[in-house]
Amino acid sequence: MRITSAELRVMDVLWETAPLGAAEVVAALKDSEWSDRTVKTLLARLTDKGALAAEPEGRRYLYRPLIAREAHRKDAVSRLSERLFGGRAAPMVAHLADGQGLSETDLDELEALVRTLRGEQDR
Amino acid sequence: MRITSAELRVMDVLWETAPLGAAEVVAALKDSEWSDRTVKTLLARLTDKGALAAEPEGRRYLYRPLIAREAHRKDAVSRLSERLFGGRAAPMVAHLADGQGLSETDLDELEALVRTLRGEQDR
DNA sequence: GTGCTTCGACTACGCTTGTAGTCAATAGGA
DNA sequence: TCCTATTGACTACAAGCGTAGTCGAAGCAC
Repeated sequence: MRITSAELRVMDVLWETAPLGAAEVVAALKDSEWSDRTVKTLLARLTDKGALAAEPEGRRYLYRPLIAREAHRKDAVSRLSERLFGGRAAPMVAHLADGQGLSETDLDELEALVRTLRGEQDR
Repeated sequence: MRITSAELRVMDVLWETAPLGAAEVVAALKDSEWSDRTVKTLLARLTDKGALAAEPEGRRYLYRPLIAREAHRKDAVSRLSERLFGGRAAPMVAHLADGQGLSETDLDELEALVRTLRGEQDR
């Protein structure tokens, strides 16, 4: 299931706080310059796709994500990695590094990550 | 400049070998199930966008990439990382790892990469 | 030299995406 | 009780995209 970039902003709101009514999602996106109609359309499309559940509450719906943020991230990352690098991770990281300069903290995290992964592999 | 996924397959051919005439690109993509018309359209669109140069050679054109594969990769990766992770690299790598299991070699490369980056930072 | 093949140019067309408008029902306030 | 504001449903519409068809020119086979 592909989530477009406009849709992603809506999902981001609901991944932060859920469930929310449409009006609250609109409010959370008020600096987006989108009309409330636009946000409603996105909510409807996401519901159609099965990315959101809409449960009636009074005369409105409460929206709640059906797919996890992490699942979506993983999906998007591996799709890109597949498309661009045939699924190899390392060259992808190299680009990240090159692109925006990893902080000291990032490097620490990466190193820790590598260690963890090696550990798992030895198991 | 955004390169769509169909277009990317054409670019991939020309990143491997360039310049090529349309017929050769079509041949290289013969297992793609695309009609030659489709490939020609993609070549035309890419030329329009400025991603390819088309220089006349006899009664046909020779196509050649105007943007580097690496530049495109970097662009695509950092766009995704921006959209999904606010530009943080480490969580992205974690997803790669989680997604498809990095090989021993990948881990070696990653480790080497981290060392290189630290080196650069100290300079 | 006349017809077939091949080339690029132009056109098509349905689906997705971003962005939003209209409309009927309904809840809530005067 | 009637008006208004809000809600979701439906509709719109242009640009981008995937996929491909038509057409006229030009080279090649014979």
